[in-house]
Amino acid sequence: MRQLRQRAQFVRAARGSKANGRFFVLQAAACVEPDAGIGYTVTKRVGNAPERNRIKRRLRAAVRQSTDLFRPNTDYVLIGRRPALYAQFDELLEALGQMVQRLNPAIPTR
RNA sequence: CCAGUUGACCGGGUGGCCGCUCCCGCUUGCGGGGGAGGAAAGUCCGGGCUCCACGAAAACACGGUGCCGGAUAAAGUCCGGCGGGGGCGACCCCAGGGAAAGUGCCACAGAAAGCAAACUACCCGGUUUCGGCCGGGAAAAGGUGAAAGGGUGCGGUAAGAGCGCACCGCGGGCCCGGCAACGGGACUGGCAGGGUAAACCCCACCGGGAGCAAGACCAAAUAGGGACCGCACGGAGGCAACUCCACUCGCGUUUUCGGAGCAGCGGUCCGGGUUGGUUGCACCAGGCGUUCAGCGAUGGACGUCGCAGAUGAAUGGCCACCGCGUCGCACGUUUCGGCGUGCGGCCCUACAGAACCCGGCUUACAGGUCAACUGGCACU
Repeated sequence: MRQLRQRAQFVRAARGSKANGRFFVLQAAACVEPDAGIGYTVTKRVGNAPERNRIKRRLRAAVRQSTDLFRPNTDYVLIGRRPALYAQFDELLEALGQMVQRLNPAIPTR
């Protein structure tokens, strides 16, 4: 999957559709690229640097196992929250699947 | 064996599945290799490097450092020593220049806090209504305080006092040892000179500023700027810059006077800036080993190794087993402190994530290992 790297992409996704969960917040918006893009945000409020890194890595691993769920032509942003640090990996996967499927129909197309 | 001191170190391992980033190779999507820390942290010092400023030097101001000697690129770091303080000891701690250049401050308590004075009590004389009062002497005793004008003892005296003497302390010059800080010795003075410089200050030494978001390079879209060319464009003068006249607009009741404008369109090129990309960017005060010099910090010689380079930021995610720790239960053992075995639970790990690079300092850290030394107890 394509990784989001530029600030403008994150801002555009933040203005799109949104879904809240216990482990993370999911944002998504349509984009010009043909494939699906994914970005991760973990703010400083969540924890110190090693904890934030660990949350991002677990989210990345969960996304890699659920590639089929993501629609093409769309940018997704995952905002990690602290429970994602301690949760069972299965729970994380399940929550991700539910939220993506719930959010997909709500994303406006270009 | 118990208690302790100092120094050094580790800070999970193996396997499987799925991934990230950099480098190299070629058959261009595969193969091989590298990939977090002792503090990567705080950003407190010192450098390298980059840009800016600057003729040089000195002085002043400001900031920093502060026993002596050495190490180092340098430092507020390190090593060795000196002095003071603490501990039975190994050892630890010290913001450790100057209070006789000057100024300031010393709360509360206390009679008195800096210049010598005297509250209670003491001694002598006088007086008395026998409670005291007056004059003089003295600074030993009590009490206050962080600190009360050297300390202890003897002599001395009306009572006392460095008033005299001995020892200790202090000051002074002299001699000896040491590169020095400083130490030792005899002599002498005769107690004077309270503390505070993390109060101002004085003395000595050091110091341009900002930082890799430094700095260098490349470049799309949009808006605007400049130059040139073409078309177009009132007149006159001038090589040209431009000047004058006419025209239009504004202010004004009007005139005079004053002010502004005199173009536009198209093309090419240039420079600036936002965003993005490339570079800086990883082989250097380098690590390890041996050896030599040195008490040591460290330095020399020789050999050997190649050691992260991300940029919404890689270096991992999940599972299994092992190991470690801890808690509970059962059994055995015991010098009643524990120890061993088995089963189960928890954590499967503390502090913490490179961001230009080094040398330090400081702070955080579950658990564990090793070495040297000290004080006990027991045994030989």
